[in-house]
Amino acid sequence: MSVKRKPTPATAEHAPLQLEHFLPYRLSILSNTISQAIADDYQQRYDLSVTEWRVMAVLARFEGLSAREVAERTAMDKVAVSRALARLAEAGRVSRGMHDNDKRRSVLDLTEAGWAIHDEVAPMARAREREVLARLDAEERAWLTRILDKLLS
Amino acid sequence: MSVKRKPTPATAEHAPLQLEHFLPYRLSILSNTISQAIADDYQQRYDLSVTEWRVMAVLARFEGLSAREVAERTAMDKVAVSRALARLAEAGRVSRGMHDNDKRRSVLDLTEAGWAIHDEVAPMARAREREVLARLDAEERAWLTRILDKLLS
DNA sequence: TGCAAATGGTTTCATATGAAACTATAAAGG
DNA sequence: CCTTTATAGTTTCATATGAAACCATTTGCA
Repeated sequence: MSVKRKPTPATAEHAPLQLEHFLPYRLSILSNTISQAIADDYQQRYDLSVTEWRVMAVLARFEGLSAREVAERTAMDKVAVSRALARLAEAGRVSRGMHDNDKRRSVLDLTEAGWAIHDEVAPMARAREREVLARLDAEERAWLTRILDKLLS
Repeated sequence: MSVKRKPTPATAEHAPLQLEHFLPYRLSILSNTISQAIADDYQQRYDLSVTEWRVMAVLARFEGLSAREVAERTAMDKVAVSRALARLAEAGRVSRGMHDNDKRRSVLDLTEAGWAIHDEVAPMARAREREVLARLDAEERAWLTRILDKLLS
């Protein structure tokens, strides 16, 4: 049994944060919990990291992106994208063409194998999202969307 | 100027995720953006990592915790806590006593120096939180609290 | 043109991280 | 008791990560 710990006395001149009511902390816990649950679904099964999956998801949505564009769309570091692409190309999940008018740029696409994995993972990810949203009622879901739109804009 | 990329045609048999509307992804972006903004405030200035700050925040709130209890309260890995504590103790920001009845357990507290840092960082963290919340109106803030309570419970 | 600055992408290096093994102590059961 | 099992915490090892340096190419402009 865990002993109840006494909080710092109210007489203290310090004003400690209450992490459990602190927005950034709560968002961090929630985000990590959800992302981890999804990752657990595919990570070992497909030998696919979270960054790799995000790259694949973007390439499923937009064909022929460059690495830089992928980084933009995923909000990931360009180094992370470069490494994810190296692994994905190595595994034959992504093809890297060369841009016609700019030899620096790559032209990225999912391969057949990439699409096959995408088509299995995407529904799992969506299912997890639904599980989370199912804990809210319709009104709460609408507010959540609106609030996230505002904070992310 | 960035070229508009064509999404995968609607005729495609695949159903790509739209990351920009995908809850886990949006939460992750929001959480990272906010946490990073706060970390930028203290990281270099106090040579303090995010994990170290979280440990300090918990010790400010609850005195005499053990390392395990800190890990529980921060939702951090025990290895991460162990390392954060090593650095904090080394820097004289946290004291590690030994538990009377259990020589395995440590008894952790902020030192004077630790409190001094806490008392500077905590207000900065709170200010950042206020900045974020200020982008919402009162009704939205209330819903956000309610939604997070529900999803985190 | 031709050269400086910018851009796409990769590599290097130093640091961060987590799982598993490990040490020390405590609790539980025969 | 004394042996097994559990717990607190640290260390090790292998991997992940990001900043900065780097290479190649392209762009801007004198």
